[in-house]
Amino acid sequence: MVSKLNEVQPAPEVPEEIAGLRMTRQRQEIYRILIEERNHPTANEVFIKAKDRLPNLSLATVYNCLEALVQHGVIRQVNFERESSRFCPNLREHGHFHDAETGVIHDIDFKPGATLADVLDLPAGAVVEDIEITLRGKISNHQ
Amino acid sequence: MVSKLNEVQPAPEVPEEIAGLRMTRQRQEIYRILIEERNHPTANEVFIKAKDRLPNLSLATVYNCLEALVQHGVIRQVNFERESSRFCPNLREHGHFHDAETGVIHDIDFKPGATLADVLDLPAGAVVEDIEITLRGKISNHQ
DNA sequence: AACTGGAATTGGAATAATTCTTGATATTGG
DNA sequence: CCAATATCAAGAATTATTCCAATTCCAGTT
Repeated sequence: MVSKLNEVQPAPEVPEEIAGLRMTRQRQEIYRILIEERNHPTANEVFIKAKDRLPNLSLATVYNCLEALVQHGVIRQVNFERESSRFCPNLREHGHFHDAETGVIHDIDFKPGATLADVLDLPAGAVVEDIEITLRGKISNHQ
Repeated sequence: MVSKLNEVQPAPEVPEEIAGLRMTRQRQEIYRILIEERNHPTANEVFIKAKDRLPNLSLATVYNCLEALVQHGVIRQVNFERESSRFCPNLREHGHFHDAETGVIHDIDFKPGATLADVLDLPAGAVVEDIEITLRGKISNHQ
């Protein structure tokens, strides 16, 4: 049985549909890049990587796909200062530590059982729908 | 004694110099707007307010002044998602709660003695230089 | 009070990330 | 298969912000 020319197989671990979102070739490829690399790429970085497999992909499509994935809760959008948005497939509630020296962004988990409400003085009746925690600094290797 | 036409007095509580930064008329006015209103305005909102007293102020100057104030640690720059930056004269370490229904941004203090390190699992050797905590949600008035 | 060097301000042009628009393509349900 | 709908591509448009060049202002000196 002969495959049609453009029928490159999508990575097997990406299903046909996620969270009610139809996973087109473009969305699959973009999602695959995020889960394989896990280095919080920008839309443009995703675009460059994805072009290897989808040569006539458009940057606008990358933006569309990333937005669709964010809307459906499949990935998260992360912002550092006013830089380009970055995208992250880690759905656990977590923060980010931006190492200013290396540029590396580390996911920071909560200590088991701990929540932000433990340390913050939230106003009465506050219902928190979304949290963004970003730390900037460096990793010192002094003991 | 007659004042010259453009000699509107700056608010008296703003000193000549803050943190080594020369406080020009423009910087004074911009800083005054921030401490009087405390509603986290954008550069453009500051611009509109400041025009009342400085009719030939330029938006570029507002950006310059805000940047100078931020660099000298007199105010803080706060970002919500990809919206325009907002500016905040509250120098205590604090987070922000963005009420999605009213648009109001509340400063959120830490509980006395609490720090982020109490709840986050920071990597070994991490030296945190800056923290940004932004919450989005609503204030429910149910008991 | 004029002079001077450096800093600040202005206004407009430039930039960069993102969104929008339009027409083409693909996919799904009937 | 056909119609309706969703998605995609390419480029134009938008928006916040930065850059730039030309003036203006200011502090210190004479």
